[in-house]
Amino acid sequence: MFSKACEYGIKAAIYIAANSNEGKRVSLKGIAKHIDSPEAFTAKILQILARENIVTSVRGINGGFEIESHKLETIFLSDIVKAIDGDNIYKGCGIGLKDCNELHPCPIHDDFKKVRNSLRKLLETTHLKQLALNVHSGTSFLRV
Amino acid sequence: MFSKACEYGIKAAIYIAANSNEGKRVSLKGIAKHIDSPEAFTAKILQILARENIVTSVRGINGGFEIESHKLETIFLSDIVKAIDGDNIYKGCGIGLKDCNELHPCPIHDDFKKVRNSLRKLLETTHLKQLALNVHSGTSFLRV
DNA sequence: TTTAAACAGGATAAATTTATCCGAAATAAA
DNA sequence: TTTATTTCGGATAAATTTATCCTGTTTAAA
Ligand code: FES
Ligand code: FES
Repeated sequence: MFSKACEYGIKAAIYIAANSNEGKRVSLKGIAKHIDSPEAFTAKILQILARENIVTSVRGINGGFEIESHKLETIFLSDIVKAIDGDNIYKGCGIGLKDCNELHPCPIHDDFKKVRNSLRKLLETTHLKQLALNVHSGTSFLRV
Repeated sequence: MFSKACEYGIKAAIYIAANSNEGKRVSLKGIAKHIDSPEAFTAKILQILARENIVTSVRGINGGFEIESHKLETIFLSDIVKAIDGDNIYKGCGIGLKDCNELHPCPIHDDFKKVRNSLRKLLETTHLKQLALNVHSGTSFLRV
């Protein structure tokens, strides 16, 4: 469904959000450990999220990553997915036609569009705060 | 969503089905042309589908690929996807936890599961005949 | 000012996916 | 039997994704 990079990106963002919600900044090392991802590769992904103004990075001692608390409810999963994988997954044709076109539909268009739209809705309406709270309370998990 | 190989596989199967439904056998060359896919790569994918008894291949002059007509309504998209991409897409965790587990859910589990199940239902209830008929009647398309 | 911690980013490597090439085997028709 | 057609399958190559390494820059604390 999502690329590995995107999976790591989503998990990292949720982990950072869960900590930022408590005023804690987290390091790359801590992130990689808690989401069980390769450190250097995760760094690349966090660079993307930083460039897209989804996370804020701070260099130097006591540096790390954080998300400004007022953003926690305005960053949606779709923002992260779009930054890393693009929006083809919830906008493109299921079997690879150049574009998904009502007037020139592929054979699975009608049914696929419904699924794709429900994915789109999920991504576009789920923000980081809800996910972070569940992780913090121990209701959901980021690894294993 | 699906791999390129899987997209080609789905399109090829639908094209073969549309022709088999009329008693016509089609060649690799014809398939690749009509679904707009690389010929040699498509051959590999058709070999997989042949090994999985989804399509029947016939070598030699006037050879090609066909699907036994009694199978047209019992081969589902899920069979094709499973043969090529495996079933992780409609069974696995959305952000890559080892397995999707109710008792140890990831943060997007509850919402994602719904989407994933609707994809699963789509794949498991859509058989080749319905798709083939729409292509044949010009209601849907396999290329461009 | 020095030092250590931490991210940035370029270069490179490994793994996987996508794609091509070619000789072998099968088959029907000439 | 010969020939032309067509799939099979192994080898290889190209492209993309995933992952690692290493040097540089920033920053706070000692
Ligand atoms: S045209 Fe294929 S999903 Fe819309
Ligand atoms: S645990 Fe992630 S989708 Fe179920």
